[in-house]
Amino acid sequence: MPDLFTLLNERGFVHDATPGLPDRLRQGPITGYVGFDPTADSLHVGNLVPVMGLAWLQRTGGTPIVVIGAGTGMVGDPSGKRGERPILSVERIDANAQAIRAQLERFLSFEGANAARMRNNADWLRPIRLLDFLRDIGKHFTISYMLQKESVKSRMETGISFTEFSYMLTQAYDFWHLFLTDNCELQMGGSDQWGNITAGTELIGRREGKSAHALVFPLITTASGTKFGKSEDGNVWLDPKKTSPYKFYQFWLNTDDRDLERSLKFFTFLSLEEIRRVMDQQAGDPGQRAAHRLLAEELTSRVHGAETTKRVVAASRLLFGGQDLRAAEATVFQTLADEIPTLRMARAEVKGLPVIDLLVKAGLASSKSDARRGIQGKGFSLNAEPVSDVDRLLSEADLLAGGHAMLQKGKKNYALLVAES
RNA sequence: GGUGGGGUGGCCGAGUGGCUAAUGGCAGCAGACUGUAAAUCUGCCGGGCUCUGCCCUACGUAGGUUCGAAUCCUACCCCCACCA
Repeated sequence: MPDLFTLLNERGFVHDATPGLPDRLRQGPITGYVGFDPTADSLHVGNLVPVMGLAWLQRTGGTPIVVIGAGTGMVGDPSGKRGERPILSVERIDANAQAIRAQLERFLSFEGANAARMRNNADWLRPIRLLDFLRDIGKHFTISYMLQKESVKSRMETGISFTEFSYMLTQAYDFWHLFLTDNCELQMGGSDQWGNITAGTELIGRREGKSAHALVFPLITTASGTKFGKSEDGNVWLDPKKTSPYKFYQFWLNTDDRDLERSLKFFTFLSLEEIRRVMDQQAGDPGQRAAHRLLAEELTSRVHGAETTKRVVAASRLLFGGQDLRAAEATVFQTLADEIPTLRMARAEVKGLPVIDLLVKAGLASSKSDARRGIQGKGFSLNAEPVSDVDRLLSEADLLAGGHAMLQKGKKNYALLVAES
């Protein structure tokens, strides 16, 4: 296996790195960390690049450390255009950290010789006294050094508070602290973290006379220019309660062709050889969407497990595979009910119900007006047939396989009606 | 602190008394074409309803003038530029 730097570089993870890093890695595995925000109880796909960075670090023999930024979260990072951070209770943060850890276990091993570690920077940042901080940390930084940082420079015009200005020092303190306690020599993060991370390597250099390293990942943008990791419902989460496995699978399956190769390199552990092979297949017959399927199945089974993936793939085939709904059996609908929003109603209530009301109840339309507009624009289907009449009522003939009806908004939004006797 | 400019729908940005729920662009949703792509074309796009129509809410905030205001007046709040 190549060393970490070579590997990450081949896969497109390296936006920038300190010059000494490749040499250091040739000498052997390293301990490295990435900081995560504890503001949510789940990771989302936007967090996966740093997660994969840590995973590769571990797979090349290194020891990954996950830092929960409960301490730094209290002051706010000026990097990026982030607004005020919400202040969370200690219990909340602990619960979030636990949930995030469980998700990370899909990517990192928390056991064995180079087990992943988890740290909360509030543990060491909270007890610091101001005067100690000024003497031990502040001494090592000149104002001009800090002013040169992009995160500060870009804010000089619009204004930056002292708190945010000094943020880089608290993050530098993290790195320094981990260098001492865990022999952590590398910090990774998004490219906007470059200034904060190098402040850490600077501090370690000055205080300890030793070198530490930085590696930052590129910012991911999609080919179509939208923000990566967002769907119409907002973030795509790893938590199945926030984003259903079906939606998760669909998210990856709908990857823009132009982003496929890069996504396979970023988000899967497939070898470059395997990726090249599936990309060749993709190029030969794009309609087959072999690379999409591989990407989506890899991610879904890693996050949600093989069993769930099987179900989700089956559900997708039913919805998109062109299978005749009228021929489908009740068990097929029951499978679907686990994957798509399902509305259960009494059979008596269903008969004669305006389709407009049904669409609202099923959540596919936000109001009756919305449903009407949608029908007029040919946007809704009932059992795969476009609804053309705004005043259409539901009848017995619409209930398939003993009481099921498939509602559809466009091609990708489904809801299932189950009429119960 | 002084002077000037400005705050319009998710965002950008027109509009300076009635024809304005407000031109245009972006984003979003849907249709056609496709591969559950991309590009392109088309429709919708403040909200609700008993929908060839009706009713709410809306142009920083609060008042005022007027038959009628995003547009005029007053006060206040906020933002930007230049000067100090």
